[in-house]
Amino acid sequence: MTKKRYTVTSALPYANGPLHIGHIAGAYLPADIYVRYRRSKQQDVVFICGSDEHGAAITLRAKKEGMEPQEIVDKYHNLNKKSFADFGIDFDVYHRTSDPLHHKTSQDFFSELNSKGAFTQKTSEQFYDEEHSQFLADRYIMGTCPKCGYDSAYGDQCEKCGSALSPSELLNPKSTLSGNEPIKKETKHWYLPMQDHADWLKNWIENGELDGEKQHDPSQWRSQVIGQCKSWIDGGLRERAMTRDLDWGVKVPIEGEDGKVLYVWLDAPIGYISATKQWAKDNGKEWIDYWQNDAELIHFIGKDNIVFHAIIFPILLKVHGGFVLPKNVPANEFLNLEGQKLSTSRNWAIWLHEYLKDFEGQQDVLRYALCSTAPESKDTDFTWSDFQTRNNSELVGIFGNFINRVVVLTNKYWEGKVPERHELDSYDQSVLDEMDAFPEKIGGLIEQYKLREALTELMNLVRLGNKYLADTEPWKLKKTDEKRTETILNIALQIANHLMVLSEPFLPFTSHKLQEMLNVQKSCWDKIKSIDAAHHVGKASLLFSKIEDELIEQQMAKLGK
RNA sequence: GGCGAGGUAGCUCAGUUGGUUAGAGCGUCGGAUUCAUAACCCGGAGGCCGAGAGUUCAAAUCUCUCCCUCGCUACCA
Repeated sequence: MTKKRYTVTSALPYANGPLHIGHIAGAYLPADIYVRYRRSKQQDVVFICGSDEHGAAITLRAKKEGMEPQEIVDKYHNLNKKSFADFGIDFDVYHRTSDPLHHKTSQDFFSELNSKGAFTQKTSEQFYDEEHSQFLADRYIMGTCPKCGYDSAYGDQCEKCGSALSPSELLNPKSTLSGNEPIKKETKHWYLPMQDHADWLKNWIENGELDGEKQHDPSQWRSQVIGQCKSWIDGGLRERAMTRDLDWGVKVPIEGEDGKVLYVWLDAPIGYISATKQWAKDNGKEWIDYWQNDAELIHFIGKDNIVFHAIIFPILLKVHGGFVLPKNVPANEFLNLEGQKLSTSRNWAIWLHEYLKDFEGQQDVLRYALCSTAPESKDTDFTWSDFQTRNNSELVGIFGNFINRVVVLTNKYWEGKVPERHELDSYDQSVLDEMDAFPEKIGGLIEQYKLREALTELMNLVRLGNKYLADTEPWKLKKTDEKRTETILNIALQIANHLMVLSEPFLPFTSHKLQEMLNVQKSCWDKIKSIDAAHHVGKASLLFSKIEDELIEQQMAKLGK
């Protein structure tokens, strides 16, 4: 039996813009919490991410800004990589798809599939922009919607009436590159006949079985994931082109096929694999150990990415052979902002790099607010007012306050020396029992991807601490019963120490501060060491500070500008 | 249009397989307290569970119709 390994991925962000809180709440923060928890249990986990740097959108943007595609992706790769690091999203590797290692990995993957006869080749007519000598995706053709008359409908969809369109239906079709009317031109592509895989996919999705073996428990998969996959499978899978006519991407590794690149789904997800290779190389590991046998592959994504991670990528992995399929794809729904959808073009967003500047040192406040209202089962709403309230009444009022009162009392009564624990009464014992149950309770919820509820339980441990102090009133007993006071504070300090360990996945910066304040070592999640009597804790300092109305008003004023 | 996921307290959200008075946090109101960042602790009020119909002894939960939000709709990534 090999040691259990966990391979956790977050969707590769597209490197044509900065990150906002919607991205964070959906795919990065939940994964980071999950991974930090596994690490805290000293399990073998690798956390994979990187920039997705290919595709037409990047070439278009480059053209518009008079830059090279590589300059665009360099800019956002570096910005996003730094934002993640500063925010405490602690990837083991943040790779990029423009790296040669990735190109080779993707090409080898394609060649292997091709040699196994996984693709069919087909020639078809596609729209083409003569001035730019480029084939056009439906998305890059605009025209008048035949249904509602809206004059800026896309070739695949009208934004106004929501109808699904095909570019040939558009009236007055125009290329978004040149503005000219596109012509039709023949081109050859490699197609993946997904319908050939419908049977095993259905059994895998619905029953968690593959090749007669139980792979996962479908009841642990979210309803939106299973629902959407079934919808696709039951509606009849079709073939899908796996190559594109473009010069910015991973070249199709076949001689004489210039100007063709691999489609994003033979490119970006394989980025998870190439990133693992890079990490393994840098850390003296075997990358394949994290992709086969009983390795657990877990993809954290947003709901827009479900079929790609739960249908297309699994097909590719299975046909290639030698890989595990995902154990779970905990897709999140979307986060709204002040009741409206996030929008880059309207600047209706909170940009991570701006938050980090405006709220320096307060990463954990946003982590807390986003996890508290994470869109785990439905779209949720982030408001600045909620953010402020969660900080001021929950983090400052409940969490920070508990730690402060414990550390202040210890310093005031015993100059920071941890008092001894004497005889326990039944209430002490029940509080300790409750405390001891939290690692398993919170951990179990994290393993079920119920991070919001897990965070609620963390706060319940803080509440237990506050209530214990309120009920026992050590500040009154100090004059009459020194021993009793010592026992109470000893127990309160154990709770604080538990909080140091259990808060780490959610609030890593706070956990670190708390560790320094208590002057203790990190403990393993399920073997938390108690703080010994006579140990010295440091002076009290505030874990969180109040956020005033003015700051919130400033942030509100930035929206939509 | 088709399909998927949602619509539950003022706000943000939980509610397994139908089963006593529908839950939590925040907010609000009242009380208690002072070790603590006027914080903590205790208690109360507050809900026709999107609308309507049906099945059932019993529906937030199952069925049907309708309304609203979001996603997917196969060449956006």
